[in-house]
Amino acid sequence: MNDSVVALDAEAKALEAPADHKDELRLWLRLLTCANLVEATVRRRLRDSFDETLPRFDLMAQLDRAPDGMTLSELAQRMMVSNGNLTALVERLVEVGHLTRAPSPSDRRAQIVALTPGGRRAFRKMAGAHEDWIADMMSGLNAKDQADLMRALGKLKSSTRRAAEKDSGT
Amino acid sequence: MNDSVVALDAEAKALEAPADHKDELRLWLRLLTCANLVEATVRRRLRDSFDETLPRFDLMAQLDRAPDGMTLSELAQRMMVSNGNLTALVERLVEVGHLTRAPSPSDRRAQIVALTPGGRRAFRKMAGAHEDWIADMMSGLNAKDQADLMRALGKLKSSTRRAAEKDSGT
DNA sequence: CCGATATGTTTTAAGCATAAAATAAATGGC
DNA sequence: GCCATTTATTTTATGCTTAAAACATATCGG
Repeated sequence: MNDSVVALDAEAKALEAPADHKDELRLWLRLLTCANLVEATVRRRLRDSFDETLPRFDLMAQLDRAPDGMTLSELAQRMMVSNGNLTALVERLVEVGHLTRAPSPSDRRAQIVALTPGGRRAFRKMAGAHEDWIADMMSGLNAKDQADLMRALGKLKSSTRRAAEKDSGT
Repeated sequence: MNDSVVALDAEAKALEAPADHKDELRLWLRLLTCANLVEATVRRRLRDSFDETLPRFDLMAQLDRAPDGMTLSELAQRMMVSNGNLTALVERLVEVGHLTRAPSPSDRRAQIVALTPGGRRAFRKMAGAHEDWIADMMSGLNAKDQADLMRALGKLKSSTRRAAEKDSGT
């Protein structure tokens, strides 16, 4: 009899009570805190050491791997930012001589941006420091920690993409 | 003899070549991508479903756990944002009736902000949806994945704090 | 009590980010 | 060849974020 009461209670709970997802919430908050801590440190050090901002660093990082440059749209897609965002960012980097911006020979709507030799030099210097900063911040993780993180984050990435796609297509 | 040559080479490498930290870099980029994906989804859904922004949601989340409210400084510290950031944010939420802002009885410099009953109601409704969204995005992770993540991120948090503190005090 | 110092808040200037509207050019179907 | 649609980019309006300066008030040591 108690069994049935318990069973009813459990069933009632499952039907009425919203599922509890506090653990997932805590996990998300911890992930966000970590990302923000690392990012804030990188921003501060980029500013203090090189008088540079993270968005500009990120932009140059994408172009460093594309010797012939790329269009603004392609760049926006790789950086996962909006197109409009790039206009001012690129403008600034062209001004200081780190970037060139030229019309595409094959499409008169498109502009192709690329690093100048000086821009590439400046980026490589920052990238070296950046890599050391990241490694330092991660020095508290052993090989297994890193492998666990990499694996679980890979799954989270897919899972989140899948969930986000429900909103409105790809 | 070869040994000595190899040893010299290895030593030379250790001295000249910068240590390689590509794995840590990749891990950081994956972590950042995950955080950005989740955050972008939450922002979009908060906007679409409740016409609300993430910073305002975060602010209300802090106040929801403080029945008597708190000072702006305390709020800024808990939210890990600058004091100046809050001025406009709070102003907006007071305007729409979600928050009260009253001078502290014990300190004439300080203001105490708190949720109004309506603000709390509005927040709770959003928080329920928010929790489901997060759980959905994490549904691709099994219990071990979540435990691994939680543990490794805990270590990353400490490690990053330690590294960041080298910059200038606490 | 008073001045030095610390703390709480707001203001300012600058930059980043987005969505949506506006252009401009390319492409595809007929 | 021409029109509808798509794609590349810029502009606009709005909001978040910070660091630094400016105030106001508090606190502490003498």
